[in-house]
This record gives sequence, structure tokens and C-alpha cells, in this order.
Amino acid sequence: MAATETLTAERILEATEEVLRRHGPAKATVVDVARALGVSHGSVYRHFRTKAALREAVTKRWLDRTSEALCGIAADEDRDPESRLRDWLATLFTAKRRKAGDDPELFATYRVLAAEQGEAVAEHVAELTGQLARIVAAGVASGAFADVEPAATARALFQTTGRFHDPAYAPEWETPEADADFEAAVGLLVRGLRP
Amino acid sequence: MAATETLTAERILEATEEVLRRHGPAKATVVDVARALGVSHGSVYRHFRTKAALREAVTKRWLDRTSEALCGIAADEDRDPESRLRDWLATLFTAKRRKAGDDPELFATYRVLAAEQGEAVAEHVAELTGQLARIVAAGVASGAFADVEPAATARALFQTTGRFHDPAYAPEWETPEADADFEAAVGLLVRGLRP
DNA sequence: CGAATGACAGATTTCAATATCTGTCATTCG
DNA sequence: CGAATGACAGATATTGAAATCTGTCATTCG
Repeated sequence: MAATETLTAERILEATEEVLRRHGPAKATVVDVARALGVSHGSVYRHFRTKAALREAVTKRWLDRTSEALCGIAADEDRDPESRLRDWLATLFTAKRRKAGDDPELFATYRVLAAEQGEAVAEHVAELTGQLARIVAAGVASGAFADVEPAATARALFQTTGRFHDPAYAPEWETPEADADFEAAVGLLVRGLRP
Repeated sequence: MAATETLTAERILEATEEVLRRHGPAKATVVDVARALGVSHGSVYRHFRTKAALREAVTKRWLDRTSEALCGIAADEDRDPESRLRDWLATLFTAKRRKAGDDPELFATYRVLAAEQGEAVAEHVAELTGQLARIVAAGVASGAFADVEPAATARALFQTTGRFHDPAYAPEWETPEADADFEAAVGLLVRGLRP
């Protein structure tokens, strides 16, 4: 029993992740989370207004972990924009593929969560697109890229590389052609950015 | 009763489309198809070995209709490759969007069918990619495009434009940004193809 | 007094019985 | 004789009753 510790939102989120990992998204209940913490489910509702809010918080945490890894690459204004862009896209693809491959069930769980949290995902996509826009803007400023609209181009880059980060395509990431396909797509897009 | 006509595979396919349209993919049964034709379900099994084979045939028909519309554009070797490519992609996007918008239920039905017919879809994708490769090869030959591998580039073009033809993205096609996003993506890709 | 509880109503899920469907085949029909 | 039938076994889907869950709140506890 860790019942000596006070009940915080943080502890609830950790327990919820564990319950989701164990039971999957369809069978994970608030009662399960409370049981895992050794408290009544009413106490969980003191910290999260609804089950949906609890799931949203867990989803946001997970999405934020992805953003952080990429943030560094986007912010590194010293490196040349083209290689930063390639690196950023490759890092995103590799990270997603590793997660999907290492623990497919957990990945599927988060896929379900993301599908029911349209708003949180939209924010996450906006964050990632913003990072891309920063890279594009740097390239336009330095003359490494053609004179494009950074925001619109960032959207286009994110959308055209969807096959390499959208979880719906996870099964394709394991095929032998995946790496070649990724290189071909990125090559074409990067060429399109050059002056 | 149209029982005077002989029972052909063609008539069964038409009845199946009608039953799918009426009942949806989850509730459409072989018995329903037989009833619609005024025959016993055993007779349907004389023409299609299994329910899955019947659904596959319906799916193939539907996919083939899409391919035909695009084939003409791909084959028109007189027009310049860049505008042919833009036209091909725009035609595909517009056709899909119209289908999804006009009759969302029917579109959802075919989406379910396509999801269960991996093989038929793979063939369809191969057909479309082949058409793209033809356009790319023409561009490479005429010097309108850079000296790229037509097959690999065709795959890249198809995959990067997935958001504008993959049914999974159908909801996005109705958003106000859809057209601008399409133009931005195609613009970037076409620029990437230029010498 | 603020945090935690647990009983509660209404919504949702589970489960087992019941009905329907798939695919086969011996038989009938034209 | 070949095409169509319908009874059948096993698989799948539907249904409704019982169990569980969500979210609230008056009450208890420290």
C-alpha cells in the first residue's frame, strides 16, 4: 500500500497509464484506476471531472513526450535547414516506428485514445507544424529554401509525410520498402523546397 | 418477378450492390441477396464460392470504375507531363471527395469493403501507381522532369498525396482548408520533380 | 474544515439463450 | 443432365436480463 502518499493528479495519471497498459482502452475503467491506487473511485473524480478528462490528460502527456524529442531539432538554428528538416522527419518516423514495433498493444491503445481526443491531437499537430514552420522560415531566410510561405509549407510537409507518422499506417512501417519509400518521399519534398 | 431472366454473376453483383446500399456492410447477407433476386441462397453459391468472394467481386468492380476515369489522363501522351500530373491528382481528389460528400453512407460501406479486401486494394494501388509512373516517365523523357526513377517516384507521389485520396481522411476533405492544402502539397511535389 | 467515502440513479457492458447466417450436398425440377 | 432447391451442421449475430460502470452528493473521517 502506498496509501500513505497523498493522492495527486500525477499519481492518478500514472495509475491510469498502468491500467490502460494492462486492460486496454476498451476495458480500462475509473473503478480499476481507483482500485489500483487503493482509493474509492469518488476520489478520482475529485481530480478529474470525467473519465474523458482523465483519458485526455493521459493522451496529452503521451503526445507531449513526442513533441519534446523533436523540439530540440527544430530549435537548433545553427544547423543548416535542409539537414535539420531531414533529421526532424527521420526522427519522427523512427520514433513512431519503434513505438509501434516494440509494444504494438500499447501503441494500439494510444491510437484509440488519440482517435477519441480530436482536440488534443489537433493541438499536438499544431505544435509539430509550428516546429516545421520554424525550420522552413530559417531556410527561407538563409536562402537555402525557395521563397515559400513557412506556415502553409509546414502544413504541406506534415500532411505529405502522413504515411510515415500517422498511426493508421503503422502496419506499412514494417514492410521492406518502408525505408526506401521514406527516402523517396523526403527527397522529392526537399527538392521541392530548394530555390 | 424477374425470375424469367437467367441467373448470371452480373445480376448477382448488381443485387449485391443494392443490398449493400440498403443494409450496409455489417448487415448485408447472402440470404438478402438471394431474396432480392427471388432465388435460394444455394443458387448464389453456385456463382460465388463464398460470401467473401462475392464481396471481393463487388469491391473490384467499384475500384475499377475509379481507375478508368484516370486512365485517360495518364495515357494522353500529347499533353505536357506537369499539367497531366496536376490534372490526374486533382481528378482523383475531386472524384473521391464528391463520392464521400454525395453519399457518405455508401462511401463508408465501400470503405469497410476495401478494408477487408487487402489484395484487391493492393492491385488497385498498383494500377494507379502504374499510371503515375507513365506520366513521370514521359516527363523524364521530355526533360520536363528531373532524371528520377519513374516507378519509385510514382510510389512517392501516390503516398505523399494519400491525405487527398485515402478514405481514412475523408472528413478532412470537407474542411475549408482542404483545397489550399491540396494546392500546397501538389505545388511542392511538382517543384520537386522539375529539373 | 477539507479530503475521502460509498450508496445511489441512470447509462453502459456482459453474458447466455435464441435466432439467423454460411456453406454443403443429397434431392428435385424443367 | 445441368441448374436450382432447401434441409442441415457449425459459425456468427441478436436480444434482453443481470452485472458493472459513470458521475453525484450527503455523510464520514482525520
